[in-house]
Formats: sequence, C-alpha cells, structure tokens
Amino acid sequence: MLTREFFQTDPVTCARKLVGATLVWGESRSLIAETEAYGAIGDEACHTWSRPSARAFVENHPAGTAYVYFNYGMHWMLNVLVKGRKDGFVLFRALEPLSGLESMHLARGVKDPLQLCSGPGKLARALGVTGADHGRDLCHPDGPHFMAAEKKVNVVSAPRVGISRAQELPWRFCLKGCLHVSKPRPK
DNA sequence: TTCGTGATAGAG
DNA sequence: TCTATCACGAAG
Repeated sequence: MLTREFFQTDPVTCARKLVGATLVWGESRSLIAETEAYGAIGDEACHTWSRPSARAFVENHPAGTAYVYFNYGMHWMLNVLVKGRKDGFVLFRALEPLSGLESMHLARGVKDPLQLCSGPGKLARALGVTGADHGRDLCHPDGPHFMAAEKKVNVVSAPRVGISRAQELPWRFCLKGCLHVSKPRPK
C-alpha cells in the first residue's frame, strides 16, 4: 500500500508514479490510467492561485489527503494533496475499472467499461465521490487507499486538459495506449 | 457546438 | 448584490 511518504515528494513526480497504480475505493478496485499535476506555487491553473480556501487546505492538511471540489454545477473532482519538496495536487482523470463494475454501472447508467471512468467527472460519479470525501485521509488501509504499480508501466506526458492558463506545462500523464483515458487521447 | 448547473471570489 | 469563471459531459 502507498503510505504518506509517497505523497511527500512533489506533484509532478506523484502524478507520474500514480499512473499504473491501483485505487481501492470501497468495494471497487481500479487501475489509474490518467492523472494531472497542479503546483501550489506558481501554477496559474491551480486552485491555490486564485482561491484562498485552497491555500488554507494545503496549510491545514497532511500529504495524502483527498481534495474534492464541485465544478460546473454538476461534477465532483477527486484530487490528492502532495506536500514535500513542492506542494500541490494530483487530479485523477481516468481509471480502468478492475472490480466493482456493477455498482459503477448503477451509478453511471452506462455499461461500457470504456465509458465508466474515462474522465474526472465520470470517475467521481462512478465511485460515489462527493464533498463528504473532501479532507479524507487516503493513507489508511481501512479507507480508500492506493496500491503501488506491480510492474513498470509506460507513461506518456501531454499538456493538461480543460484549463485556460499555464497550458504549456506537460503535466498530464497517461498510461500509454490505454483505451480508458479521457479525450483528447494522446499518442 | 451548445448549454446546464452551482460554488467561489472579487468588484461595486 | 452582481458577475465572471470554471481541472466537465451529454446531447444535437
């Protein structure tokens, strides 16, 4: 299991290394197919840039805490707090479901495994992530947690999706060739 | 391509 | 109070 130390490096390192790891959430297990890094300092696309509440969150919580927020009036976004050499967040953008597919079908209303978690809003919906999970510790075996990648994986980096500032940073990380990643799919 | 939907924050 | 903005997704 990934312990708190894993989240005490920096957001880009964490985002890259989380691709290929497994997310255990309730009764479900999923392979992490896509992430993005956000830097608390100097990153105009990060919430900390414009939101005092996000800066306070970084101050008041340890590495490995869930940062969940509601966007566009309808989507929950799941992130994990990173605090170490550099502070920031990792956004989970896509998963490949491994188990617990039935409850995901139910929550999402679609059956195609490729459509279940291929986007940050979709995966939160599929897992049942809500504001109630904001501030939750993701480093405890009794709750949601992560398992390290079992073997070496190929990761491709690309510009982040859906942001209007700091678009040049290649801080999106995808499992190479994985059909479960969100659009636009990198090559 | 468009539009729904709501929290947040800054301006007035 | 009012308004802009937003790390999206489904429908058309």
